[in-house]
Formats: sequence, C-alpha cells, structure tokens
Amino acid sequence: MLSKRLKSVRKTKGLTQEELAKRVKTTKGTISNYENGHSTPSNEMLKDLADALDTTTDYLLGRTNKIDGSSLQSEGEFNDPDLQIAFRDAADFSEETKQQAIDFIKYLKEKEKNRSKDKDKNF
Amino acid sequence: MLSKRLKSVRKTKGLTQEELAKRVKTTKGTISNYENGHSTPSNEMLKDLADALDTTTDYLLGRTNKIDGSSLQSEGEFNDPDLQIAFRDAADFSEETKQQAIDFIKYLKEKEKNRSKDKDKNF
DNA sequence: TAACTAAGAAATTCTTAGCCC
DNA sequence: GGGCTAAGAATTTCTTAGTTA
Repeated sequence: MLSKRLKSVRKTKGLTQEELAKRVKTTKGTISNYENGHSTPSNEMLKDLADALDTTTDYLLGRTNKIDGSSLQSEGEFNDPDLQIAFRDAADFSEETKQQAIDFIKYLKEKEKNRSKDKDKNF
Repeated sequence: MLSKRLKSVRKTKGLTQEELAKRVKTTKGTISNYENGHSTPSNEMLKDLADALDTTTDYLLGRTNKIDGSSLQSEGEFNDPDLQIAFRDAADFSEETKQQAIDFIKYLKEKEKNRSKDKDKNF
C-alpha cells in the first residue's frame, strides 16, 4: 500500500527517485526499495517523505484517501473554545493550583465513568 | 515524540499497556518499549495503534496537533503532561461535565488572581 | 496490578554496486 | 538519465523473564 502511494505521489509531483531521495537525505536505491516493497521507511523517514511530498503519513500508509496534507496540518482548531481558554488559563496557574485543576478533572472523569457504566453494563 | 503521544493517548482512553497490547496483537513489553523510546513501531503497527486509539498516524508521529475530529489539544502550549492528559479527558466529557470543568477552572483563576494580589499578606 | 528494562535471538533495513531499459 | 535488485553489513525490533513501585 505504501509502495503504490509513494510512487504515485512522487510521480504526480514530477519528481524522480533521485530527486526525492535528495530531499529526504537518502539514496535512490532506498526509495526504489520502498516503492517496490523491499523495505519500508522508518517512522522518521515516513514523516520526511510526507513533508517532501506535501501529503500525510495517513495517506501514504493507506489509512485515508485524502492526499493533501494542508488540512491535517492546520492547527489551532478546537471544538470547544471555552474549554481551550480554560486550559490555557490553567497552564499559567501556580503548580499548586494547577494540581487542583488536574485533580478535579480526575474526579469528574470518575464520575463520568460511573455514569456510563450504569447506562450499559456489558462487562 | 511518538512515545509521549502514544502514552498520553492511551491514558486518555483509560487503557493499560496490556489492554492496548491485546488490541494490536502484541505484548505489554513491546508497548512499554514504544512509550519509553526503546523501539518504534513498524508502519503496520503504527496503523494498528492509530486504529486502536482512534487517532491518526500523523498525530502519533507529531506531524499534526489534531488528535482527531472530536478531541484535540495543542502540545507545546502546555508543558505539563498531566495537564495535557486532563485536557484530553475533559474534551471527552459530556457537555454538562465539561461545563463543570470549565467553571471550576474559572473559579481557580479568580483565586489565583487574589492570591497574587495578597502576596504581602501572610496566610 | 501496572510498568520498566536487560539481553540475546530474530528480523529488517541500508548501502553498495552493478545491471537493464 | 531513470529505475531495479542482490548480498552482506549494520542496525533495529521483538521476546522473555526478571525487577520495581
């Protein structure tokens, strides 16, 4: 899966194996090995490849069909802005107060757990 | 990077190393090795981990700060790992419980403010 | 119970070089 | 130029078992 995607993305970008190799600091032989399934890149190399080809590791690994990486890499998108603000504040707390916040969250977590346990007792 | 994220996501989901190990068909020792940086998962394992933990390989590898569609965080803004974990936990709370967390942090914030105001006083 | 680590076995990758088209 | 592959060296992972908290 990775081999096919790596090859197709590279070709889409109009790169040769050697050009890609230079970008990720390896040799064309290694890139060829990846593309023919004779070996697989390390995690670090996987990231480098995704960077060099402007895609995502999830795409290269076949976990998603989205090629473009820009959406995944966008940062700072939070579902719950209030929660985000609260925790940014908490990050500035003194250690003592921070611990109080953490403890309270733990307490809430336990409460949530028991709540869902009552809903479905499947084990 | 992967080690830290793997650990925090696993804890967020309330799993032990052994439980996670079973999900991805390996042993707890191997999971421990990942989390302590003694080894790194193969690409196949990386996918399995992302599946088991309901996140992305890009997140586990540190290419993005988005955990997934639902819960999220921004590493780097929070130096405190425990606070990070608490934040992720809170993101999964029900709306009602989430609000309690937010309110409590607001309360702590007020307390902190007064505390620094009263620095001179003894108590 | 949960997590960490040492050590050796086992498996994999990387490099080099040569080959083909 | 562009890409493919063999073989061995080099590196890494995985497993087991014992240890720690």
